[in-house]
Amino acid sequence: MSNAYNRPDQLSPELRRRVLETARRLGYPGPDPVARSLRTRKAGAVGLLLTENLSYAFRDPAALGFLEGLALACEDAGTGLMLIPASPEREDVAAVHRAGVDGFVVYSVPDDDPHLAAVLERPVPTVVCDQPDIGNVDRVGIDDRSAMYELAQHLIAMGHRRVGVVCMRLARDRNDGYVSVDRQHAAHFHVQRARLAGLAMAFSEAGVDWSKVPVVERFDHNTASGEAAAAQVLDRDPSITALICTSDILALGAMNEAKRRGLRVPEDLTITGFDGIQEAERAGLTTVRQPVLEKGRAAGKLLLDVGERTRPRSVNLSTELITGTTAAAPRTIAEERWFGP
Amino acid sequence: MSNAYNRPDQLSPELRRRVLETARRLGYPGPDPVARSLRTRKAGAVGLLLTENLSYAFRDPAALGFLEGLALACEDAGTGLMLIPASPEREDVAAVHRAGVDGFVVYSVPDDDPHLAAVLERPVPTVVCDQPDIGNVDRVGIDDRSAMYELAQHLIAMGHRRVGVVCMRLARDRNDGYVSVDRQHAAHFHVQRARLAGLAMAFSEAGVDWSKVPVVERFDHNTASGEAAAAQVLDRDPSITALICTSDILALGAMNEAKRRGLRVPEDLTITGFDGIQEAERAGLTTVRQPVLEKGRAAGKLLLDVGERTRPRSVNLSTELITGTTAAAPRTIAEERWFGP
DNA sequence: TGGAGTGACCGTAACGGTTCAGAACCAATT
DNA sequence: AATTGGTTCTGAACCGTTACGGTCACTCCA
Repeated sequence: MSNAYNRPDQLSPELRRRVLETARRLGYPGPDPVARSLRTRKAGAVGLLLTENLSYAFRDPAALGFLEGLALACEDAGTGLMLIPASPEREDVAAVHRAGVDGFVVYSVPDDDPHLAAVLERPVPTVVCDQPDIGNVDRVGIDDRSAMYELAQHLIAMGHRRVGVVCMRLARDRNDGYVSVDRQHAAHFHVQRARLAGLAMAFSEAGVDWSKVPVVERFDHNTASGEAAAAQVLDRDPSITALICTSDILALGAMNEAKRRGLRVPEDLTITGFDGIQEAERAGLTTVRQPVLEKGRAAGKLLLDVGERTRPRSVNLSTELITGTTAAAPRTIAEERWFGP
Repeated sequence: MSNAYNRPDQLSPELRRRVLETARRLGYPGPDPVARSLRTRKAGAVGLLLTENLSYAFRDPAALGFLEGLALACEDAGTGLMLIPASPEREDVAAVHRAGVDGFVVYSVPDDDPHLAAVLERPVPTVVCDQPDIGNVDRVGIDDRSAMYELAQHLIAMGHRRVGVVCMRLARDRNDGYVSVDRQHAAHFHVQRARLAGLAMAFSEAGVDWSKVPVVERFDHNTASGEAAAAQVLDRDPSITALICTSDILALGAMNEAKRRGLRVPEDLTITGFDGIQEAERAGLTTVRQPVLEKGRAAGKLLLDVGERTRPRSVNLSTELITGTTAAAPRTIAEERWFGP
């Protein structure tokens, strides 16, 4: 029976024909994939854990790029890709337990997320992305800290010393406003924590008291958040010469806000982003490009690679500083006197 | 055992504690989802069949909107969403057979696609989107024919009689060029067939010989294709006053080409699209908006709705004609004389 | 003609859960 | 003391497949 469908060489054409004919007559719909999976111990699919409203994954360009890369890797391998329903509201971890998959990819979830814990309990290989090294799982990501450090040095070399920072959600609780240094260190999103650490290091080395640098956080990740956050920083600290955003989306929002205030970029205010999404490129944003699609593809490859899985592997992809047209040396008061505002 | 995990009320707390403790000591990782699925006959996931390189789904705004809507419906229901690897190259239908899912959503595949046939053989509920009514499955879509008919009438009312058409892939074979009326009728993509039929009807009624109207097809769906197709039409028929595209993406490409040729839109050339994507709105395109996100959500709801599944249901969503700034009455020769070109 | 070798076919035992019938137990009622 | 009722617990059947070993018939060669 099974052979008739899956191993035609194991039986005579005649018998095969008879079996298939009878099966059809009896209304047999072909082998049941679930039973097959149980027997062969292969589900033929990998799960993607996102802990974010799924629409986020489809609207955020960086997440979308990752998703595409992962999907490509799965397609190459002929494997299904299962999106696990795990919104942040829903504490319900059952979906993770119920998923019939051969492995998980975990994309940028807070390190205290219960879904992540549930995934790690499952006895299947896992690849985490944009997370610190944890447990016995593979990892793929970039060196967020160094990348941001480099960007900061770029600004420092231009002469920026009074800066403000706009960052994404640092933990699962909503905190739309200023961020203490403690909260920065305790951030549960590795990516954000690392980027802030890179900034802190660079500016501290340049003699700037980091604890005095205004850092504001936004829970939602869209341009409206970027606008509001930028407004908050500029209201309290109109004298800053640069606004460093930890994502391009936030930076694009900040650009809008600057424009609304009549601030010229970069003459009056330098704005930088992070990610290197297409919209940022169009806007000429100074930012750090990271290979989001490659990240997804690498995660998929790592998970689907049947090779030796002796010890956890860690893949670091490289980033590139994009010097756009939104960063320039701050004009000094003296210059303002000479050339006018 | 099972009860300890899933039905705490069926046994004493003491026993439950003991069972769980022992399980942990023995390194038992919790119930196996696949075995559970086999027994309960529920996989907790729905499959999405796209027959298109998966990256298409993540790059094309309309497909992306559909995907988002579907994902939202799945998230609401706590169901997983599995992307089935079925690129057009790969004739391999095994992935459809192997997918452990409770149902399928089929999005805009040619009606002779082997993957579609494989899905229909599976004894699980199926919802097709942007397809004609087939077999015993639910359907969700729009009335492409009427929507396009309405758009055509809008142009006809403006006075357009000499028009050209740019359409998407009509079948699985690549045919980048002119399309015979036969091929139009035989198109395997229902959506494209219906839209062309709507145009043919409207223009025939207006006294235009449809068989003389240039219709060019492009296999790939991106702005570059739109540009090339528009060029092809304009090269052969410089006298057309309107270029009707069956998607916004193609229309945006056509706009680029018009600009390159120094043709003003809409003064020299009217261009229309179809879909109502955001980029089109920004460009002020005259187009037909269809509720892509709602389409995805409706498909998901239909599939996940446990209600009576006696006979196939068919959901038609409504569309809206968007009168943008890319369509206007054609200028007559007389007008040209008066006002200059 | 006998024995080994070959290929086709068939029967059965897992895979790991869920479910359900019934056993075992205890308490309350007749 | 025996019956009844109710709860907690145990064991076995079943879901549908694949892997594997065994049977059987047949051929080939000595």
